Amino acid sequence: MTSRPPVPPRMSDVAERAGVSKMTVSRVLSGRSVSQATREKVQKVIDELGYVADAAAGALSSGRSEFVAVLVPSLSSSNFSDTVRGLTAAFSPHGLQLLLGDTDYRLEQEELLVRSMLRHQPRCVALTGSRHTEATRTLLRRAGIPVVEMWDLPADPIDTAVGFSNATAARAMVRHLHECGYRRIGFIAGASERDRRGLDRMRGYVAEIKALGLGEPRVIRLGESPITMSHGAPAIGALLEAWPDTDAVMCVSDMSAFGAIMECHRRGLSVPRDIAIAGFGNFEVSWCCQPTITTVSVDAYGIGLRAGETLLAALAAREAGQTSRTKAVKIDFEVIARDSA
Amino acid sequence: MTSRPPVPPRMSDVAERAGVSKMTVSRVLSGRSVSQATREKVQKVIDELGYVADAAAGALSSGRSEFVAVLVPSLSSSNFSDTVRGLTAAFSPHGLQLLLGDTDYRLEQEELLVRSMLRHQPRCVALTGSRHTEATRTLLRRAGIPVVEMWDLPADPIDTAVGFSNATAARAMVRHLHECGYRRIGFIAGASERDRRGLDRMRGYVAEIKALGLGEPRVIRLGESPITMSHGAPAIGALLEAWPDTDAVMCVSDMSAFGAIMECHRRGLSVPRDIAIAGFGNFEVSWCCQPTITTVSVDAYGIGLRAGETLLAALAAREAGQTSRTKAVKIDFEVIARDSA
DNA sequence: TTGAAAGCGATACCAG
DNA sequence: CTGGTATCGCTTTCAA
Repeated sequence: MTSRPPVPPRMSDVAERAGVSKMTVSRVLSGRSVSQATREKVQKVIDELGYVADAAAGALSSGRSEFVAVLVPSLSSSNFSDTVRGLTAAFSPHGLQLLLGDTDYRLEQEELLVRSMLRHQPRCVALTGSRHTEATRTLLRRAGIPVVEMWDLPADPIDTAVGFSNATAARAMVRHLHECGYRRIGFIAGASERDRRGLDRMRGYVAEIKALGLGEPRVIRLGESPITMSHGAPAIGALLEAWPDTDAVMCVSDMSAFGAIMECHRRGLSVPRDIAIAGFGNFEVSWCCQPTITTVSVDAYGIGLRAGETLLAALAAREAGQTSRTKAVKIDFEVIARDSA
Repeated sequence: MTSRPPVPPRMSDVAERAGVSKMTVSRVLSGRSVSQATREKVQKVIDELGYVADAAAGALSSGRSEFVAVLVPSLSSSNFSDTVRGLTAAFSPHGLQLLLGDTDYRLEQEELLVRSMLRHQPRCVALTGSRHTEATRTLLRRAGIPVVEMWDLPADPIDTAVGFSNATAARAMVRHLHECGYRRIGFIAGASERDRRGLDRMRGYVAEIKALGLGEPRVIRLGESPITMSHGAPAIGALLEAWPDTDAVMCVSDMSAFGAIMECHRRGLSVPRDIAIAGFGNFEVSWCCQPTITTVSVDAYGIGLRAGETLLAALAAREAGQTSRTKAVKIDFEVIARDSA
């Protein structure tokens, strides 16, 4: 009985056994012009030996990896994991692999991850949001590869961007609630400064409340990002304590909206009869919940897909010696009126 | 005004500019013994140049990458993303980076990803479940690196495993419902054969129903994996149509349990008064929902953490020339009685 | 269509 | 503590 080979086979082993040169093996692997007979012969040996080419050697030699660096604030938020799916859909047909990183909503963590990912010479980078440390920006600029910022429209993009204005989207929701007749509208947000998109929504709310002359903003800030379902209950409790006559509440996310609605049920408040509640994101819970939740729909998957396409276009342009023209892709959002408001 | 350097600096550039050899730069980077003065001098140049070491070259030269390959059925399921967080917690202190892959519950996709990840010479591999294609098993065995299978306890593990018996956990829930006095208990599962853990839960349900003499199993199979919230509503509809006198329903996941409960609300059925509903997984929704959902709690984060520790131990043992002894780590689960059942 | 030789950019190893 | 040299496994380039 032979023991497992301590050393995996190399391309030279395959070449030798197939009676060809390394180059021929390399060509077979990369699907380039090789005679049918040789190709089959080599492929047979590859299969027999279970040969797996070393990507590090290939990357070093060719000067290009097959990696795309992707950074999201949280892998467990369904909107970001949808974005990741979109990126995967864009890149995997091109044989590019995602190098995924979870920044936990922290810019320093993002910087750390960018630094560590850049070591692998990714072909391009997708990151979330428009705020980054100065070091991150410098690192990315020096890397000289295409970069896309997702989920926002930065005033000063590093390279390109695919997103929408979170403030504008929030204003649209406030207007919707206003049109529905609500006048004493509150807002539930996270307490941390880390989630800029959440803060932008809050700013949009405040701006629109003022624009509509609806009095002082009623904002409750509570809890860390990512905002989850358990955020909603204490938040609406605090809101109703501070402003008992509130007739509608807008939440920074469908997650908190759901938590708030469940808390209302517990208190015997009927939604929307006693109080209207709206969310943001069009998460699955928003249309599965009873009552269904009025929300702002954003195509998270589409953001990833478009971001991927933008990067691929930049890569292709670069290959052709041109400069890509796309600088920003604006993603649509839509207020979806449902039962809860 | 100088244009951006078309070629990023190399270690030799740093060495030259700092007046030392490449080896000294390498030592500074890896934190090995270098005189304080030299270290500072070199670090200064590194910062000035924005030098980022090439990981591919390092991996090729040292024969070891800093990658850990991780495969989960779905990145957007909160249980698996918690497991990924656990793995990250275990590995990042050791400077190891996760190479994440989403198999979409498909074994062929898993095989494809394993093949592609193995090209990067990962130090070890964590995959989900006990079922894999024969090619996957062969690839992994030939790779000769530590492997852990998560979320199940395979009869024939590739190497090591960290998980629990999904069938046993489901039986515990059936017993719990039985102890609560329910006798006409149904089960809601996915229709696809792809999610083995879901199927194991279903099998556990059937076995326990028989063991308790509760008559014929009442199983509704509907929808693809991953099972999401929208699964629950049609499933409970079908169940109540087939067996209108059902007094309790056990769901393959908290997601479907939630969807089922919302559907009951819609139909004016009170949970648990008219019908009891239990879930699986102790997802956030299970304790935020009104009523709170009776479920089986599994420490998803802990599975990832333990899996990471198991792999690290195997790596350390290997380093020391020994064989790691750990073969399987059994993770506890617990039936959590809440309002819904 | 195929092969030989020359690196890619880092680290291991051995000297000094 | 520091430096030189060989080398990792593959692809590029050029020649046959």
